[in-house]
Amino acid sequence: MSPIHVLIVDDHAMVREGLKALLQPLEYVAVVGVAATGAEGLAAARQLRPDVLLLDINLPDISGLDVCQTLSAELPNLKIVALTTFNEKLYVTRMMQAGAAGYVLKNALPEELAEAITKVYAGKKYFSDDVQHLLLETPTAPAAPLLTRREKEVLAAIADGHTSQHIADNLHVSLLTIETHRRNLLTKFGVNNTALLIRQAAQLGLL
Amino acid sequence: MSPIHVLIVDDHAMVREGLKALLQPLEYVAVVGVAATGAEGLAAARQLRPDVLLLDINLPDISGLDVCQTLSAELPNLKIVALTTFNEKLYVTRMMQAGAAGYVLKNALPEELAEAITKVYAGKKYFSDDVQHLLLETPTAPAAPLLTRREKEVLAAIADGHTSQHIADNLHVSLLTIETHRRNLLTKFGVNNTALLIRQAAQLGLL
DNA sequence: TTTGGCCTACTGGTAAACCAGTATTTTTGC
DNA sequence: GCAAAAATACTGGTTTACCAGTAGGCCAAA
Repeated sequence: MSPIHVLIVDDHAMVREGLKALLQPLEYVAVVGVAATGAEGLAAARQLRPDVLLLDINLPDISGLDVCQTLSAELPNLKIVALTTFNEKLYVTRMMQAGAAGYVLKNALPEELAEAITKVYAGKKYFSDDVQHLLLETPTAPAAPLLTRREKEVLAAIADGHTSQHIADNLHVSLLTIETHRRNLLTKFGVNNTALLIRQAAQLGLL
Repeated sequence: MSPIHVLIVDDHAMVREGLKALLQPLEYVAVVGVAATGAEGLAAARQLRPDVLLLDINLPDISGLDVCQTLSAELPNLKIVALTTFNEKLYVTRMMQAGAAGYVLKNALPEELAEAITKVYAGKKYFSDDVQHLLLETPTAPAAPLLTRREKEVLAAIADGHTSQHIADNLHVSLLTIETHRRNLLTKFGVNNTALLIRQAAQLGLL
């Protein structure tokens, strides 16, 4: 029987080598290629047509999310396992929406990695134990709110410690406008002061 | 000539295997052991007496910083290279103070890793290019401020979105006391409002 | 015993954020 | 072109944070 062809996309040599080393003893898995950037990964997937793609979310050029979306559309038979250090529901849900079939943390045990590959190859979804724990344990948290361009600007300025008047001067609008944006931000984040706003924005990686 | 004996301490299988794979082609380096926790790392270092220790900062039991301090005191000939994903001056300075001879990011190229090992083995300090860039580029930022126990409590409460009066009620002190703590926090962080306070605290992992 | 750090607390403010409801204009997407 | 969303702006507030200087009590270390 032909082994599962796996392509590794990760910008860190250490991770690429580590993954190859962990997968090497598995007879039913063959690492057919590695790529260090999103662009390389796209090209390699198109050329090599692997069965399973181990895809780092955090790539230096094209985001893993974009790579995932693109390849899910182009190569429907390709199973994508997202690799990351982030055990956050936000990232899990985004990658799943982008078409990933699995989500594995980089701290995963070798057995988890092997299971992820075989499961997604068999057409199933796979979440590592830590991720399952996260999904089951906490209520479905809303994703980061959808912010308008202006709201993002104002959020960034608030996070830089500027007063509303200062922000208004910089953006050439009225203080009252900034206060409105500010209030809309609080509402969208479901909080009622700046401390919580900034904390959540920081935790969501919006800053 | 005897190769440089290297011990790897990292809780992630992927990283351990990756490091072994990257070091394996180097004739002048011999990986004499691996450990997955701080405690295992301490024991292995004491037993194996390696020349160079590749030490993950972020370990599940004893922090890499503590391991570093302990081994620097016990085994003065041991050269410790800190490994991390964090390119923050805060971590660099702390590990250096704890006795590390080198600091390498986990995204380091294999050549950087090799250079780190040979340099520290030769008694020099080693900073990977990225870290050098960080050290040269920015003025010496203060480390995370030293907070009193009370200040930490008040910081946490502020970050939870509580008003000063609410915090005062909970801690059974006067509002004026909380405002004093609050002001001391702003002063210690060198900021002048809550937005910056929370942002910095979040970025420093204090929340 | 002395000193320094921490904790608590005050006077006397001003600046800024938060709140709720409302409305018009501009921009965007279909 | 039209509807919806975004941006801008207002009234009329109240609440809260920020600012600066100051001081006493307690406790641990020197």
